[in-house]
Amino acid sequence: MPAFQTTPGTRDILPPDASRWRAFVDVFASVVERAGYEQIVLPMFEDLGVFQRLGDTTDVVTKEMYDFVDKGGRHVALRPEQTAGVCRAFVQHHPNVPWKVWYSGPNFRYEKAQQGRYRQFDQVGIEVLGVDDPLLDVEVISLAHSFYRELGLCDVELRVNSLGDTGDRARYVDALAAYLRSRETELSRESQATLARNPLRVLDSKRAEDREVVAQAPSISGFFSHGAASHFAAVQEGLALLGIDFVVDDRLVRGLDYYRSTTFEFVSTALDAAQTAIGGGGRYDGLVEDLGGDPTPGIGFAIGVDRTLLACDAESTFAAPDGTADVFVVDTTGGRTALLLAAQLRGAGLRTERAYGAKSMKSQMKTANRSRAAVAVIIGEDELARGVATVRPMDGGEQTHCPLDAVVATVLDIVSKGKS
RNA sequence: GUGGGCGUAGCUCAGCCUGGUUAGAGCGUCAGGUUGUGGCCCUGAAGGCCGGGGGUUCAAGUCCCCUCGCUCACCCCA
Repeated sequence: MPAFQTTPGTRDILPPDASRWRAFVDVFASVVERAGYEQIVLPMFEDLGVFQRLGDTTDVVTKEMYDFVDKGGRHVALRPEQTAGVCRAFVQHHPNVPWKVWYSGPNFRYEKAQQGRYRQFDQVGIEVLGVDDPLLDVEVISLAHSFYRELGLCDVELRVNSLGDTGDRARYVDALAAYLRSRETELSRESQATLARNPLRVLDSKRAEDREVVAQAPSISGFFSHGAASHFAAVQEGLALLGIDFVVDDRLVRGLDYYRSTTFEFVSTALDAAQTAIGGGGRYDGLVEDLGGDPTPGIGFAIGVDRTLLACDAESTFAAPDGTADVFVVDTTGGRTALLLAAQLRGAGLRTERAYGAKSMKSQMKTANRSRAAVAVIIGEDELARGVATVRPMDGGEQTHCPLDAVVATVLDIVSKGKS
């Protein structure tokens, strides 16, 4: 047992997973940048108040915040998500609208870890501020959809719902609370407690005892104003236009209190775990105002990197990029020639590995084999004396000698043939 | 925060129920079998205060208690 290990809920992303991680973000960036989204990098901690605007009945705020007082007496918190930060930045810098940004990076929530849930977890996401058009909702959803497809995921279900406008939501919450209270004794104890602080969350309950009561609960759709109803209808039509399959789930309420109007969630049906929601988002038309800005509509989504990668594992797609070397330089004469040749090969763009220390020819060849290099360049006493190198294709082809200054060209030739 | 399962070599695990000489296997690593050549094969080596602490006992990896950690689930969410 080492003296130190990772703190609970955190972990090291080791090779080769870390390069897969980076590739994941690269794919995401390419999908959203094609749609005109620009990268934004926000602080990982902010004034606690920024995140309290997420709602004082959300667990993320009330019990999962990683907050502390810094040396200057400021009460700050590690960000639990990035939407609030984006809105704060929008208010602070008043960019032109529409403001279309994407981000990636870690978020922090103080909760007990389990599969697909960590105290430090990464998300990629986009946000758009300043546009109320329901067809933007469709575009936002379609970008997440495209991203999943680009990763090779098939078993992803899209669930959409609308929470109506602010007034609709309030009226619905009242009606729902009244209904749930009328059947309170039938609910699980946990749900009874949830009812007292946030009736909407009861709809999320996974407990069997609650299922029937929840199933018979009134639907938000009965409370939509004309505007909210037509917005939601337009979103559904737009999704159909793009040929994106979805199901309307009027029990989909989502965890952050700021959501209004369109909400959606992507669920992996390939995942056999408690955490199957791999991405989600929606409209938050009141959030900018809550943060002190002018009333500004907003919409976005966040995708969990760990969970989505878990889904990729379950569907055997998006494997870690392999670290195969192009060429391996073996040198049993001290290593200076290998050092020089490796630098030249790398300068020519070849992925070049070599052995370190005075190892035997056999040992170095073993290492070369393990690196899966296509070619080995061998410098032994004979080569050193004659000023040449032996170039050996590792697939069993004939090995040849060539002058040291022709090694790069010779290797390039073999590698390019192997790749074509 | 609550509950279940699990902590033995770098990794995956056996041994624990029914305490008893130097704690094992596979994989991986390193070296050798070829005094200059990888894969397959063979041989050998290194590597463990059996998570930590306390207790019971002549004797604890094994039984008991505590603790820390991991893990799965609840809550909640990505």
